[in-house]
Amino acid sequence: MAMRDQIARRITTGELLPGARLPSERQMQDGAGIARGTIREALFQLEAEGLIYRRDRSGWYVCSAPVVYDPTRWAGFMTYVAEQGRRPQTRTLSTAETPLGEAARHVGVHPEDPVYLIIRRRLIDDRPVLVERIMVNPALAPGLFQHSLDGSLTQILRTVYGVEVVRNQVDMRPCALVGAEATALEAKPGTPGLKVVRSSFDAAGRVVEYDEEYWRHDAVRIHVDIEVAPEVQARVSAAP
Amino acid sequence: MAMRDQIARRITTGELLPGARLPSERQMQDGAGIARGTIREALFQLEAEGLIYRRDRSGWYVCSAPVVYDPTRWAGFMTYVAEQGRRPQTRTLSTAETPLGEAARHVGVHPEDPVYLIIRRRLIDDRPVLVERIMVNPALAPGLFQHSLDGSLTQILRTVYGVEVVRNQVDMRPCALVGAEATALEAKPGTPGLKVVRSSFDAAGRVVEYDEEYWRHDAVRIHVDIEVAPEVQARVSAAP
DNA sequence: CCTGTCGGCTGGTCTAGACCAAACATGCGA
DNA sequence: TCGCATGTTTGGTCTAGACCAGCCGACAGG
Repeated sequence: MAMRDQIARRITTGELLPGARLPSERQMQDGAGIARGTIREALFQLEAEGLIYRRDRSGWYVCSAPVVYDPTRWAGFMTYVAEQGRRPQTRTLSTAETPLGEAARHVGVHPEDPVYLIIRRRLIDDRPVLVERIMVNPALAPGLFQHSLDGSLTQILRTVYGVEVVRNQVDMRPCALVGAEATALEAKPGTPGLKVVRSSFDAAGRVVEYDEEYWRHDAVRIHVDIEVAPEVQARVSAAP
Repeated sequence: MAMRDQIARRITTGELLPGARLPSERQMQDGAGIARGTIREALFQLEAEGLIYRRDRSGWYVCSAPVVYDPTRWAGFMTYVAEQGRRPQTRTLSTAETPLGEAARHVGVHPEDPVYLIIRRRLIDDRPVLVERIMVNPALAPGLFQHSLDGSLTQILRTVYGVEVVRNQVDMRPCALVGAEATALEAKPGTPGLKVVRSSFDAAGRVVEYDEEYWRHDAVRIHVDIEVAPEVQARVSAAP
């Protein structure tokens, strides 16, 4: 589609810089002599590619470069975002101690017993990029809510409660942002997103933290760097 | 959007099974008394969520469950897909020994010197799910094309050339499938995809394989399972 | 039985409107 | 100076068409 290519070119050549606002849909319509529906199709396309995003009833804007997330590194959001020269922020939206039914089993709690539930929103350079729903087993961190949750939760668990995470399980998949997640991210329901589910285990194999993150898909890139462990190396080489 | 929800429900409840074809857009239009543009918007939405896909000028179909890809495991495509009870296939689309300019530096080759370039398409249960463009340094694997590339390339490099991969660097980001990639995946240009770039290093730090993969975004899910190494554990605990 | 042609149906693309609701700037009044 | 009402602009949603190009099945001819 020609319209898409034209806008994409203006972005990649640097004519439109990150954060810049595109002309309004109606301006493009008149300027290019193209129906508005066609213009919007091109914009959706570029949104799906992560080149632009929209602010509801405000306009379309050029995306900044995504942050790089490495699930194999033991660095929290506040750390790795700052390392990349961006400004991370965390806002706790709600905390609750409440039964969660079957979902509680994720943190080893009986369905009828209460679980700590934390909902946080995280921003990069003042733009909301993810909301997360964290479940913690109250037995592992009694009185957790007395501490400020606007930083690294894992760090609180370690320094205050002596809970050491030794294993992470991370799952990622594309999704659509809907309902509360979309609202918290100032995104239109249906905007593409990335769902990241992380389970953190301590040395005893207990789930310390169960974390569901909903990311704006254009805000993050996944990068992992793996070196083979000596014993794995041996195993792989031995295989046919 | 109500239309989206209605179709999504029919899929999640199992009324529409994976592989099933949805009614044609015009049938839905007449059946629901909704304009075709509106119907299509709902379909695009579901496509972005990975619930349905389209076959050009044939119809819309329900997606099968995605395969799980773990970049930290030392298993190739043929292996992990089969492990998940699916049927993997590889077709080599083209091989060439040609200079690639600056891109050749990825495999440590001078821009004007030739590089082995392999383009492959891989399928799961007969559906094309990814195309890849592999660059190999000819000095590391002379005569590589004499071997069948319709299996594991890494295995050929190891068993035939004694080249051992000890480190992988993997990068993932959402993208749009365009041009040759879209064609090879039987996708309309602009369909959302996932770009995976992998660099494989040997013990000497040389890039053995540089691989750019374009995935259908609905065909794959990323999963990693990390245990902290003892020395990292110590380092993390010591941090403030 | 095989093959090639042709027409119907499908999605792909595009036009030209309409109305709505939220964001935002402006300016007025306290 | 501050706060609020208001009007404009913006994207969000939707309608009702049009024409194109590729897929595919039916059917006729060899």
